[in-house]
Amino acid sequence: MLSRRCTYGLQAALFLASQERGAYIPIQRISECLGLSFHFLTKVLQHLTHHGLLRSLRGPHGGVALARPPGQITLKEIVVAIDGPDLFEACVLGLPGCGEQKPCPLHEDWKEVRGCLRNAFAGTTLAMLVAEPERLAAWQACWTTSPDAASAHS
Amino acid sequence: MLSRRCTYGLQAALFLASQERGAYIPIQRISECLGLSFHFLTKVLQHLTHHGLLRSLRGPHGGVALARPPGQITLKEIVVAIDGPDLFEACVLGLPGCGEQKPCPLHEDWKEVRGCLRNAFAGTTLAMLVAEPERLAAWQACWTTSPDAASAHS
DNA sequence: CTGGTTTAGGACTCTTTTGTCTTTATTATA
DNA sequence: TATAATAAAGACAAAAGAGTCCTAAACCAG
Ligand code: SF4
Ligand code: SF4
Repeated sequence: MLSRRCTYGLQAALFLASQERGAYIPIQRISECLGLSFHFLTKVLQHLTHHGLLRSLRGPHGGVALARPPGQITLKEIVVAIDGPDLFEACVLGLPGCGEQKPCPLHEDWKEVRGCLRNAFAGTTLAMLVAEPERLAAWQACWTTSPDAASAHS
Repeated sequence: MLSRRCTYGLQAALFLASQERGAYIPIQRISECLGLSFHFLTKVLQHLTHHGLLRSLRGPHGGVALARPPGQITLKEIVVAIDGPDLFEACVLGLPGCGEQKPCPLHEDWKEVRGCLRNAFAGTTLAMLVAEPERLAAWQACWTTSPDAASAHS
């Protein structure tokens, strides 16, 4: 459904949304907390930076941060930036030369499902996922429990 | 969203559903009508045969046919046979060790979307897509118009 | 039994995705 | 200015997906 890169991007974005607003977080730390490959995550986040969804800063105290308030970033934006708009436009049968004019028998039904999908992603912002204390706690529980992340950073 | 193999399988199944009930259709003919690679389609349909969704017969007048009446075959069965159940069970974030007990902030919302998706595929049979004359016509228009398929078979 | 037709099965190539590693450019701080 | 920290960029390897092709096995008709 979603590519791996995309899920990593979403995880990282959600992580940033749950941190202090506007703070630059090193990718190293994100990758450790979420248990992802540092180098691979770097690639994904570079991509998001190019698309203007993240800001980045090199050097000491550098890292990445959300480019906009988390209330203004939808999940759909992130998915589209990484995987492209296919998920929200593609179709089940993938027939050549079909469409509204020449719809296959599934067209109408599928359009509905696709709309459902699109609404879910477009109608959810990062802020919505960390606003309620219980949701935030649930999210943090997903990564704060990773054992090796607790090792001190000298 | 769906793998290529999966869309090919769905197209072929729909094609068979629109043919005479129980008749064996050569894969060669299916591939020509739908404009798909014969060898690749063969692989996909072999897979469906192994999963008991198709019957097959070698030799002259052989081919493949639906193993059950099209009214008893859902799109979900075909998708699961080819792509596996991931689409209907997988999740957006793909966190390790999460689930009902330790849900991420998206879990509930996502479950809803996934249910929508599952209902659409599980609630649609092949017969439903070719029962209404207009739908059948729409479907046939998708492939009967391929120009080279009209060339006589000597 | 013989020969042509059709699926079955596997080897193989090409492309995309995933992941690793190394080097370079930029920044803050001492 | 020197040093350490950090993202940026690109080369490279490994794995999965897509697609091609060839041979074998089954089947029917004569
Ligand atoms: S008609 Fe619509 S649903 Fe059918 S194959 Fe084309 S785009 Fe997909
Ligand atoms: S809690 Fe649910 S939605 Fe969240 S990552 Fe796990 S399975 Fe996916």
